[in-house]
Amino acid sequence: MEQTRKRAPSARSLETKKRILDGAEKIFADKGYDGATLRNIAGLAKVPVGLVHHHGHSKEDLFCQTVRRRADHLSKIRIQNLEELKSRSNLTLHSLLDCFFRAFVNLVEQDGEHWQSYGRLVAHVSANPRWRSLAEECFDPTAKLFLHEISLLYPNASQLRAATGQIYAVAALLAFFNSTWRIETLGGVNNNANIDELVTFCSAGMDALLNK
Amino acid sequence: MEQTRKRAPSARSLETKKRILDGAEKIFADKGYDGATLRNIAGLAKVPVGLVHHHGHSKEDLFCQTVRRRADHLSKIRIQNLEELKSRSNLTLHSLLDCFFRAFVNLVEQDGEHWQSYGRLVAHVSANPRWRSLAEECFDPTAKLFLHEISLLYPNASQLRAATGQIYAVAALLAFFNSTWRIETLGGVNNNANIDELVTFCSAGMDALLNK
DNA sequence: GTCTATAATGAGATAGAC
DNA sequence: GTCTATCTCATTATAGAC
Repeated sequence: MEQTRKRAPSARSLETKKRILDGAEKIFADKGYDGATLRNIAGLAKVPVGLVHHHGHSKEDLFCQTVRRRADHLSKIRIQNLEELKSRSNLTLHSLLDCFFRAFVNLVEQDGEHWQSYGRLVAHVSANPRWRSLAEECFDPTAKLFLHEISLLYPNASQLRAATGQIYAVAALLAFFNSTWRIETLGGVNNNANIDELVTFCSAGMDALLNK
Repeated sequence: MEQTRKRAPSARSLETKKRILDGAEKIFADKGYDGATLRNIAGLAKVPVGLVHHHGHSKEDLFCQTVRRRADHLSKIRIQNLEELKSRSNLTLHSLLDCFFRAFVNLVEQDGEHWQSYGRLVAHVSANPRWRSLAEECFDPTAKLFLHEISLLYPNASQLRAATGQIYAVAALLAFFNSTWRIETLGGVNNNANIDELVTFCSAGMDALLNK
């Protein structure tokens, strides 16, 4: 009988793969897909270049893997938090957005470096049409869930408006993580930006948009 | 006596240079700095690769030139429109943001292809710390002018908050131009997004943020 | 799984003829 | 200014030893 199943990977192999994904995440986040090289990644992960190929299969596949890994984790948390929120009290736009944003922010606070890199990575994915299908796969299911809740809160608003508002909100969230240097420059003071401000901005903006 | 001044460039030379800048703008916008190649650009501009080097001096310099060319034009229009607006009536946050956004949107409507490419180009500049000084040079003077007007409207709000709000607003503006495909996907309907919605979203958001 | 060596490609830049 | 040919370098990917 043929042995088709693969052997379970060793603990050491898993550890190596994790180092490679972590390195890839940081390099891709910093330099973008095209600016990153497998050598950069190998250097950061302290493995030979060949190993990056072995575990990543190809540069493109490796990129997708790094995005999927954290996107899956974040989606699960967001969905779970949404369920808890709904069971605890009546939703408001403010609490809904807070739930959506806070899930991410909490992860950044727990494990700053990695999740902050992921934030910049998502910005690259969103900016380049090349990753359209990856974005649809990783982000849309959860986004649609939250969009549905918004449409329940604003039954008279069009779906398109709600989707537009959500795009703006996500853009602001990405800016929150990726543009601290711009904020500092323009504001002249050191950064103390705060997630409550972001929620305030977005929920007020979306409320105005959906009541229009 | 030494002849240090250059000869005035011929009409043909200027025309060639314009074609190269237009090509570079589109390729850089589509693929980002690292994803673009001078060969792509030469192909689109229908010139030999050597000419791209000649007029662009280097890939990096060429990139900066494409950004500066339109940024200067847009800045002048924005400043002029702001002056007119102030002389005509009392500013409101809504009219101020409308002025800032509309200057860009009008250009897109007049000459869609080029200015839309520029919009995506700006997104690349904003996303990558590599272009920090370019961004400061091209965007900050005008941004600070508008920021100053905001602080006059909200004298009790902190500079940092106002700057944060402006970052969110610009992020939404860029999303407006760069994410139509995401909006369509999530909204399920064809795009009819409208600049008034953007102004509504941002002015309501910023008002809430600055009154907080 | 791990690692080395090497192949094959395509990049930015340059020199020099026209 | 224009264009061709070429140089040099870094990249991804692969083949095969351990």
